[in-house]
Amino acid sequence: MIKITLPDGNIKEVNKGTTSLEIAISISDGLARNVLCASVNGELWDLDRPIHEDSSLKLHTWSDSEGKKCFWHSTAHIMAEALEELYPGVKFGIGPAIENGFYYDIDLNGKILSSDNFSKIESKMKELSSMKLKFERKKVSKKQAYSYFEAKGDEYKLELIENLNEGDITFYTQGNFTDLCKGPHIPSSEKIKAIKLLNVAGAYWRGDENRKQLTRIYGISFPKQKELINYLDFLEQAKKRDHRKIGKEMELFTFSQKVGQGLPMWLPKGTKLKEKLENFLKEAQEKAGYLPVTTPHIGNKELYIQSGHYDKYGEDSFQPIKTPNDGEEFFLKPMNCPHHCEIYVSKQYSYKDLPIRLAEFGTVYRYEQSGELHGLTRVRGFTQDDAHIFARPDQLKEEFINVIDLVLFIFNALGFTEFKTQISLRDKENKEKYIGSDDNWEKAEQAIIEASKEKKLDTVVEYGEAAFYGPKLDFMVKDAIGREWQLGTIQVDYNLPERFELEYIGPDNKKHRPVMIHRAPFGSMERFIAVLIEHCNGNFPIWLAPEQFIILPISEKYHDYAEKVLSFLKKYDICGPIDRRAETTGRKIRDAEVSKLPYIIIVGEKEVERDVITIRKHGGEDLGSMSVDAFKNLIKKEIRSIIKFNN
RNA sequence: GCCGAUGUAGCUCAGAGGUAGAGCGUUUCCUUGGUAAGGAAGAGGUCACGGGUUCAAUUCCCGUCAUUGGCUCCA
Repeated sequence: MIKITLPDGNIKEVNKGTTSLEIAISISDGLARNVLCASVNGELWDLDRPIHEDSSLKLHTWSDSEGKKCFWHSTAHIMAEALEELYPGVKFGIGPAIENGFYYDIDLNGKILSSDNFSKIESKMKELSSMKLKFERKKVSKKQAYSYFEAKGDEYKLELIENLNEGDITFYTQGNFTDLCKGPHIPSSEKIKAIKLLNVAGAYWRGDENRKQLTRIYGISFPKQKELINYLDFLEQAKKRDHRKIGKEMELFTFSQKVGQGLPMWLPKGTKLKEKLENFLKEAQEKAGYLPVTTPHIGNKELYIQSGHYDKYGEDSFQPIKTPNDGEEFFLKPMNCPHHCEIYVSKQYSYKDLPIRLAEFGTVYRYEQSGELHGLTRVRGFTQDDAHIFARPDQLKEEFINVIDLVLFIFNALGFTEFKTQISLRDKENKEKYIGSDDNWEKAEQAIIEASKEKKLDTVVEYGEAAFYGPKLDFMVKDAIGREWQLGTIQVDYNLPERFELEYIGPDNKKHRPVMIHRAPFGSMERFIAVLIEHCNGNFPIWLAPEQFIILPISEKYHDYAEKVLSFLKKYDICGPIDRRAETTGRKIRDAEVSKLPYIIIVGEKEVERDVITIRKHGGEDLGSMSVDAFKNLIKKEIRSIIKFNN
């Protein structure tokens, strides 16, 4: 007999050689039906693998990520089998489960596969999965493995085998398909009830752009048809919220081929939104002791040689602008920090003056590869809500806390209630990769860790993810439909103070080097607005909405009254249009709802008589009639209700 | 940059080797209305751009540009 310890601490005595599935059956029928794979002493196992010694056991179902991963990975094998039947000679790269589904990289020997082929592959997969195929595990020697794939002519698998250790190699076979795989797999293919292939893309073998590009097919599968429908619905929702679509519909921004790809242009309404956001942050920053500065859009090549950016990016970036006579070279600025460093050196500072916090909504230009551009989230010209804090090393932690406070305030005000942070530290094994003294790094890393702890941030620490010039703290928010976005960042920099020879006079009357913090709570205005649009589905909070209302006169007779209402509200910086079309009220209401205006003001005979307006909120709530002044107060109150920083 | 897909009216899209269509929007007229689509008529397109095949190309082929799904990269 052996002892099996379950996650709840219960210990089961079973015969040696009992499988996880048998244990699941002994616990409950439901569990036996739903279990997909198991962790035996922390290692993922198939359910039919006999257990020979005392072990801890955790059974995985669809409700945990191990279960899902196992399920999706098994579906990838089914897809591979289907592909092999449909396209004989196809070679396989890797086919893992991912966060949402799975993919398989395949080499079709030059044959092109597009989404038009999906339904054929899906039907074949469904046919295979309904055959109740078992995934059978088999230990093989390196030599056996090698000769199997050599016979098949699959050089990708051969390459994978080369990197495996003798004794660790297993094959899995289901139906007519055998794959190199460490498993585990679900007990039977029949559990896969719903399959959807999602898209096809090119992917370099082993992520190396110098190697062959394979065809990657993405898909997802579920144990119930209903779950697939829900998932497809989620994708549909996400599509409806797409900032590119809403941006067009609400006339926020546009692109022009003639202006250039990746160069967004803000339309009047989008500009209004962007300005409101900027003003909101400016106000908060002013209270937090930032000093606004303004710098030019270009900088001399020398500046970037000194900053080190020229060396690193000069060749792969936008090429310099040359002056006609003196042969001077200027670059569009790809970041604001070198300019800000030069502002810092324009004056001498005492240790008592620090920290100096220079803030600028600086528009920068970066050459991004054409395939990487995407709406407002990935562009070639964008405005950073940038600031650089020049501080004494002993002020690092306090400054970090201040910046974290500011970021949290902003997230809170904008309704991003769920977020995570990541601390990126040095790779302790390769310290030579980084600039700055060991001591300084140690201090900076501690400062970030302690500041995050004090602010009780939900933090992941990643070693080796720091930039070469300093550690950083990144913020990831979760939007209204559960997607994660990376936004703000706070980075310590030891490199630029060094390169620009930044100094302050210490209490010892000697020169000391300050440390720099780069920080951008939004990251870029463009990207942030894109996230905000998708988060609130275009229904901006009233204080950000480009227009707060629309006035709907019941008929032409009330246009004058509508004008009167409008000009009153305008005085209080509350704005919106009048719908003067000769349409029915029902029609005007519908159009107003579709255009996401926060308030609908209706004026007709009743209103004119009593000198009031009737208010309907976006979404249908009826607020009844009130005086224009009362409405103004209502809006003002709602706008004021956003939390003020440091108030 | 690489692989795949796409590019037709302001927007969303249909279409065929014989130089184009729908819905929405817009314009004009009728209707003067009370909480999610009133009616009628009209305007609007070098079918992304450049080549090629063809009697004929917007349609087929090639190239370019842009958009898009990924890959790679990201100060």
